[in-house]
Amino acid sequence: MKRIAESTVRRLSLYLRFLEDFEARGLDTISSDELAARGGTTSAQVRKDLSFFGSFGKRGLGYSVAELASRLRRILGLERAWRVVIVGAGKIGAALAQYRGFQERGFHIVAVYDNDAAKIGKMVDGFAIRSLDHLAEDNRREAVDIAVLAVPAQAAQPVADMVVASGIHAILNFAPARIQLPEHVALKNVNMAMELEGLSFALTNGRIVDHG
Amino acid sequence: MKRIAESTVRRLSLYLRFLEDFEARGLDTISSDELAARGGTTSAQVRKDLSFFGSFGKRGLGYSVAELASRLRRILGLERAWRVVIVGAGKIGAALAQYRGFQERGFHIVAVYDNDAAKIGKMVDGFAIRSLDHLAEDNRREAVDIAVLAVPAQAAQPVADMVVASGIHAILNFAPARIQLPEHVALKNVNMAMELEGLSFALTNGRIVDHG
DNA sequence: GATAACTTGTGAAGAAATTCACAATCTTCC
DNA sequence: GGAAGATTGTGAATTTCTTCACAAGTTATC
Repeated sequence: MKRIAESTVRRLSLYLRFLEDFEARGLDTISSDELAARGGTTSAQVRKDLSFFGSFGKRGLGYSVAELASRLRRILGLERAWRVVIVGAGKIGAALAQYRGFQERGFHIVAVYDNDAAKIGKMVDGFAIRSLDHLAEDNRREAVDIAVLAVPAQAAQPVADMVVASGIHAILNFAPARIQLPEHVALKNVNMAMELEGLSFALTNGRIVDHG
Repeated sequence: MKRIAESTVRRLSLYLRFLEDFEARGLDTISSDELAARGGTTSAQVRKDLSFFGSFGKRGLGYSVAELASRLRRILGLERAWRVVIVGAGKIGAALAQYRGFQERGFHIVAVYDNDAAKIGKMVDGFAIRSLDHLAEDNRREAVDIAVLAVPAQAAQPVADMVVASGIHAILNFAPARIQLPEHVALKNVNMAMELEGLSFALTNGRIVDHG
């Protein structure tokens, strides 16, 4: 199977959103053209993205909304629930713990960790904050899939190492730092300051950029 | 002047972070190789990225940390402060309003807006929540540069339209929806659910993806 | 001051992603 | 059931992005 570009995966995720929207409105079929218009891309791009995984449409007719949505869910691995822990119970960590959107999309927060002794045991949205030292042990019981890192920049690498050592294979990193990880661990970075700097660049240089 | 790729701008932003780190540690010069190692890229990529804007290094020696940092700040438009409003005073909006990281990097939050009458006047981290209806009027006084959208998906487009109508030229969108904007308005999307789905894909398909 | 050791800046080559363009196929209508 | 109209799936062409490779310039050493 061919290597799939990250940009393709992002778009698949986006298409799925639109399909769910169409589904909710009771539409049965949709063409690559309509999907492209929504996603700000071209119909050829939509068809190419899908073609990496099979052929899901009917020539002359388009795609079945329900079927394509279901296929995309399978491709993206969204047919199962994912178990997520939040590491770092500061402002961002607490906000993420409270955010309902993850749950809705099948990412279930199962615990919140911190390494500040003063915070351990305190409650954040129904979760008693646990000590990071217990992560590996807890993970043996709780089979965590993804760790969300919401720690200061300097702590990012050591905490990421603990996460990996405890057997978790995917990290969503909110810390403004680059993390080095073993090959087999999946990593995504979210960096709001960097996004703002992209806007600063666009405003300063009169160029429009867009992404994600 | 050539069109600059978004990926280039992202990397410049990243290089600047590393340079500030080096600066804090008192280092004077740095090579493209060292910068590349930090950023997970190649030295040729670093030099090419910089070459779009001029030549800042000394052959045989590398780059002056202080000078390159200063040049990058100018390129990214970070020599001035930017005035930011947060639109949407829900969980995410409130967390963003409280987050100190923006302020530190020159993005000053000047107000928080919502269109829920029950919330207007309430305080969020020192900001009295204002009615969205006043955005255009307020902006005439307050010269806002960037609006951060933290509203539900369905509200994203109409609220974005209000933001644009009030004369703001840049939007950082946290809503899980695609927004259509006039050419001259800069847009960046941040979508945490989409990032998680990227990890879900990687975990399901055994592929590692990374970004941003 | 000549030689060795580095490191930049950049055109050219290579790789990757996007778009084009059209044959293949399906539906509808008369 | 044949013709018209629509839309997919996909190689080929194009565009964009990354990497290569090396001349040019700088410093250090003897």
